[in-house]
Amino acid sequence: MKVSWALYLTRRSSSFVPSLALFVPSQCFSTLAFVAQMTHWDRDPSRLNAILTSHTRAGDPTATILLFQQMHAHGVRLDSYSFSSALSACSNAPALGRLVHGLMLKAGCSSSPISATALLVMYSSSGCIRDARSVFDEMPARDSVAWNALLSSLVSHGLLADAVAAFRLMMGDGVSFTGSTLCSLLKACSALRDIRKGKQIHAWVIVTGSQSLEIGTTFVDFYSNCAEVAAAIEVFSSLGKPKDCAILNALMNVCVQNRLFKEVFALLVKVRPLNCFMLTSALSACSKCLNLLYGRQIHCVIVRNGFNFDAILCNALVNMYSKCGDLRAAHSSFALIERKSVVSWTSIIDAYGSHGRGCEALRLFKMMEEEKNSSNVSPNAATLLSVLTACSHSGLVQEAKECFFSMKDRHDIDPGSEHYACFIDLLGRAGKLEEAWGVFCGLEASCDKLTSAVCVAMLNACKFSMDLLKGEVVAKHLLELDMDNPSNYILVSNFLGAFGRWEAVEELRKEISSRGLRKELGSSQAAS
DNA sequence: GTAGGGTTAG
Repeated sequence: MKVSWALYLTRRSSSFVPSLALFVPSQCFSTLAFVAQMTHWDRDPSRLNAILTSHTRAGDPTATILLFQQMHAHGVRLDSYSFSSALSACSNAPALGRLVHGLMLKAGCSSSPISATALLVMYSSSGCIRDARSVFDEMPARDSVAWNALLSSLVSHGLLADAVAAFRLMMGDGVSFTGSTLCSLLKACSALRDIRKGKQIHAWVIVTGSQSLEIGTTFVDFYSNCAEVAAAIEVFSSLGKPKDCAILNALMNVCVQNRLFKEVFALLVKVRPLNCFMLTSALSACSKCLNLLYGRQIHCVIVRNGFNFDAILCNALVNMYSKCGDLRAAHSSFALIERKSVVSWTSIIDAYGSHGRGCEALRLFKMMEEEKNSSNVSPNAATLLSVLTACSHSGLVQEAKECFFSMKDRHDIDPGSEHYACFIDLLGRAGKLEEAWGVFCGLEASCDKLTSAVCVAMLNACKFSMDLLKGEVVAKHLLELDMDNPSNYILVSNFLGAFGRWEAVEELRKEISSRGLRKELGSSQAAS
């Protein structure tokens, strides 16, 4: 717990006010002056807290912080409600949040469940899940709201098993659960693809009659993620009217994820008013079914409605144009994004890479690195995979090597199995079998990274360079790793066939049929 | 003070 650090910060600054002012954007100084002019301070904390809360509800963190700062400067007694509002305004500013935390400790408000829960949420939404967990562990008493806040934090950080374990502890503590608990739990089941557990929760909701639009929406999402389209639609229909936009968006996602494109576009025509969420999903559908015509029309709708400032929607636009083959439109959509996120950069790097424009992709990656300090956006594992893929498509071996071997030092990212697979594939295609083999052998010790994708890449490299001995080693690994996948047998059998090892091929074929493995039919679902 | 819907990843 970094409590001591938070305290240190507040002690160091002789007054809390100047250190807070550092976080106020310069354009807000007029507001600051305005607040300073308020001479008639109503010293009743409850009335001021009400104003704080209204700023928070209006989604104006700057106003919340400014008022909080003024309250502190004027000696208004800060209570757990003041802190909870201030903390919720710090959700993306952990440094500021720690200052407020320090002040909270000094004011003796840290043990109140209200402010402690707000603290937990602040740390969690700033990405500091360990601190959030510590806050929870140190709470003297935990009500259902605190447990729910912990559960949703764990789920949003992908700590799914921890969330399920926390739910068990919650039950053990005799705390009764609420709709929020079920939503978080179901999200965990959805991400874990645990259909059984999800269905148990569903049965429980039906039996106790605790169905609501919120829980129903989570169920639609859950069944959609588990590819249970019929169940998702049944939940949707069972909810009756009125439906709100969130559940319509969830239904839209059911159609997109399960490639029901006609239904996607039918919904798009029917539902009014349209919102950013729905248009983002619709663009994702256009990317999947390569429908540039519809994509362009949706772009027009976006501009007409003034939605072109929504960051995620713009990323979807870049992706749609790229997937549908219009690289120029992808680039101009990217250029118009005001605050480019790691997803925006990854999308455009991937766009150039998949169009065979590796050098431009690298140039953009360089630009991203150069802007890192000013934009505060760093590449992630997906970005680096896009860079490697771009090199692979354009045969940029040297550049790929530089990128791959500097991942850890320059970006603090450990290459995952997908990076290894891509890199080995690239080396293999360039005929650099020994180098690929070196990378592959380095992986043999770490079983979590030696995936079938890595073996497939290595086997292809062996085939490309006609190296039977190495290939046999890899084939053995591959068939051990993923015994039930018929395509692996076919791959190995094609590899052996390339060397005329027909008796071994025949043996494999016999094994495929004796084990009842059948290759799934390929499908190409075109746009409707 | 907690809860439902969106983008990228050969």
